[in-house]
Amino acid sequence: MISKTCGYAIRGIVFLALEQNKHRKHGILEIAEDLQIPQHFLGKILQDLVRRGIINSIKGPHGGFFVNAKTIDTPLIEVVEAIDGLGIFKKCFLGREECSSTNPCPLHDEFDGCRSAIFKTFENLKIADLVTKIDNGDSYLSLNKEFATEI
Amino acid sequence: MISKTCGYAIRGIVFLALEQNKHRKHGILEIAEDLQIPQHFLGKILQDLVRRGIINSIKGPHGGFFVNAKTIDTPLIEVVEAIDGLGIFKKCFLGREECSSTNPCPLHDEFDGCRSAIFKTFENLKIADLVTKIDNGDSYLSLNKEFATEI
DNA sequence: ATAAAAAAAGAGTCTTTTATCTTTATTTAA
DNA sequence: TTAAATAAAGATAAAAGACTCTTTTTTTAT
Ligand code: FES
Ligand code: FES
Repeated sequence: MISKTCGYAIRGIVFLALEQNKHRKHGILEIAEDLQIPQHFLGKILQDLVRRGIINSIKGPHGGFFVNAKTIDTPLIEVVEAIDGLGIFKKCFLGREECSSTNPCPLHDEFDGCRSAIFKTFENLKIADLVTKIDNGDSYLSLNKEFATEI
Repeated sequence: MISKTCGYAIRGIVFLALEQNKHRKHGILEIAEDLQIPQHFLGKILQDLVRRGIINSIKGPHGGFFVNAKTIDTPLIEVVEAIDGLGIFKKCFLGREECSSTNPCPLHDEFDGCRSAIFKTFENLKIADLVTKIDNGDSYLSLNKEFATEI
């Protein structure tokens, strides 16, 4: 659905916005190791997000990435738009050149509702919502090795 | 969601299984032109489907691709499995290495139901169902230029 | 037998996505 | 004012997906 890159972006932002993280800066190495994302790749993604104003950064010693005033209120769709573009919601499921409700493919009606639901979810969910889930211990940004080993 | 290749596969099979098509053979060139899919690329895809027994083919003059006894009863999930594999339904939305319901990412609960619904739809829908939609004039395998021009 | 038609197979290209490595620019602190 | 830390940028590469071109094999019809 959304690209791996876009998932990295969302996880990176949420990491910065977590309650215990949001008042300090984080170097790219720290974020990448914590989230288990290739460092320089994540670097470029976060740089994009800085340009878009979704997060901030400063260079130099004690520099790093950090949240700004709008970060936690950013709807996920804005991140998706920044990274993947909204075109991902407009592709025909069967690979036709266009998706059209007046000239639909045989899967259009089956899945169009689902696609709209996903789109709306991305519109409604904000970074803050994901942060809450994690602060509550309901979900996790990286795979928890403890869970994997406690067989 | 599913790959472009997989969409091509489904459209190719459905084309062969349409009421007016199902009693004769069709050359790859004819199919590719009709569906507007790159010829040799579609050729390879259909060859895969022949190996899987989903459709049949014979070489030589008057040869081509054609439906067999099981074609119309093939559930779409079987085509998806053949082309993309079922792994596409098991990837974490946020690009973590694994998707886990005991150690979920913050989008897991939001979208897992939707993903299951899509999976079940692919399990339940058969080629015959798509053929019916097209025979009824409810949907189309290729973009209809008439629709595009009749502004 | 031979030629032609068609799928099958092989090999290669182009593009996009994902990832790595290296260099540069900026900032801080000593 | 120099060294170190760090983001930013640039260049390259690896992998996957999508597509093309060429050759081979099989079959049919003459
Ligand atoms: S999804 Fe195929 S036409 Fe809309
Ligand atoms: S979708 Fe992310 S853990 Fe399941």
